[in-house]
Amino acid sequence: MKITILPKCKFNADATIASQLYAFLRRQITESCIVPGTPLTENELAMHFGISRQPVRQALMKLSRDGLVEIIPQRGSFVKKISASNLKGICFIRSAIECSALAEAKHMSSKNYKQALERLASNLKRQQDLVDSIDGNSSMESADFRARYLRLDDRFHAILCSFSGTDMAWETIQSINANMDRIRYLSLGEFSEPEALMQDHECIYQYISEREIDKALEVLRAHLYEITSTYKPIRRKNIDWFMDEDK
Amino acid sequence: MKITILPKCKFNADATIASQLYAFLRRQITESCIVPGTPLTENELAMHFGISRQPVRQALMKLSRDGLVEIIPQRGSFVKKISASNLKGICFIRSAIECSALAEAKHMSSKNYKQALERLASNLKRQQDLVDSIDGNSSMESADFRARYLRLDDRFHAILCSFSGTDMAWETIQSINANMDRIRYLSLGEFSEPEALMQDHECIYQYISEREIDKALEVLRAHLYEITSTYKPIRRKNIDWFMDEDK
DNA sequence: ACAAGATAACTTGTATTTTAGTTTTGACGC
DNA sequence: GCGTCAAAACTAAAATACAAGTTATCTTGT
Repeated sequence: MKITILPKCKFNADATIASQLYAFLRRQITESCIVPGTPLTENELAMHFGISRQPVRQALMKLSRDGLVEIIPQRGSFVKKISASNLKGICFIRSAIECSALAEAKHMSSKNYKQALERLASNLKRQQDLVDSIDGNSSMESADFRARYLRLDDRFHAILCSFSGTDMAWETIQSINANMDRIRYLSLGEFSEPEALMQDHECIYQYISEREIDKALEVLRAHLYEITSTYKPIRRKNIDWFMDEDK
Repeated sequence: MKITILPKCKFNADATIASQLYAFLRRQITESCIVPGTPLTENELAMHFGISRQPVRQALMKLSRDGLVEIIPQRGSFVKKISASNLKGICFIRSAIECSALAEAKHMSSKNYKQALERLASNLKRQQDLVDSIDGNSSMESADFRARYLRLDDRFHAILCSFSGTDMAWETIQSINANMDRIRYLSLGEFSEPEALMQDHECIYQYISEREIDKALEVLRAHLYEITSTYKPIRRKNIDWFMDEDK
């Protein structure tokens, strides 16, 4: 029995066991509660949660599709280590999709444009409120703050994607972004300040509101690649969570 | 028993049953051998192939992730109908990723550049040879020709994606492209001529070889959206394979 | 004839058992 | 002491069995 970290938890009743376990494990992995390299044995998980191995298998399959778990046939399933080349790939795809989406703003009707601007503004306010709220009583490194801020950050970028006019933009990013989420979570509050991120967001919003899309695109692209600068210190701190191949 | 189309087939021995069934079904669906709306009952498939429901479930789950199958809990699994908005989304993502990839060619070392050019040229020659080979004895509408040509077409675009320097570009496209493959298959030889596609390919290659990346990008983007022009006639011909929402 | 409710015939979801493949370990021969 | 081979102890894959939800049909009461 290697996993004792996992708290016994009551699942939400109105979903399949498999999807609940998937959501739970995904969160545990992205928040590094379960560290890379950890074996996720079907039997162990099934016994731990008092469920059968069937839904466990299903959950592991989904996680493997997300790139968070590696299933080796007849051997076992393991939490994947983070790979630099994978992160580079994710950055590339994200900026390709997200920048293309934002570029579509050029051809948007002014009514929809205005609506989107309002949603961005409202989101930015919530980000500001959240950051302002951490004064003494709650820490910026707290798991709760990190999760909340990242949710708002996601929402901001989702709105940008909505400029594309298709839901697939954000959906596709979500489906490849799992490993980036791990880095985002690790870096927030420690190697990257939410204030800096928010400044980027504000700047992007400003340019969009001035219909200076090309300038907004420039800032957005840089913003999306900024996370790579935090890669090295994080890796240094937790060398065994990363794959050997560097570069 | 509704599915009688499926031929009894010997699976390749060196893979799990689930993955073999997945590959088989995916092909059958993308080639429209199994038409949209067909119910894929777990029991039926299991009995038909003489296997248990377990690997069938696994295969269906993968197909649902590809967007080819819809699993409705406690009701059944069905081959998804084709949706116009989904196709639009795929086009958007594809051109976002593929054009960004090609754009990276601008910053490529001349050695790698030359290698990529050679691979493109070799691929184009194979495309030409294949098209030339259909004179009388084999038809352009034959399933074999379609599959072969589309494989070469895929390869061409995969090479373009390799300009990005990350495997994720082509991988991501593959993971969202399943529904587009159905349209490509239906349109080839009937509503779109391989000669026209090849002409685009040649043109893109030409521009790349002249280092006129921006011009190549323009042609590539148009090429990727060309498929949408074949959507309407295909839909007219098989109206019940498509979703009602016609946006 | 019609509407409402029970029921039977489906479906997938979950649990349990069996099978088959990998790896490790320990014993045996060299 | 060392290399090899075999068996045991693991793993996931697949088969089987059961539970639970959904839908359509049929009955029954009005």
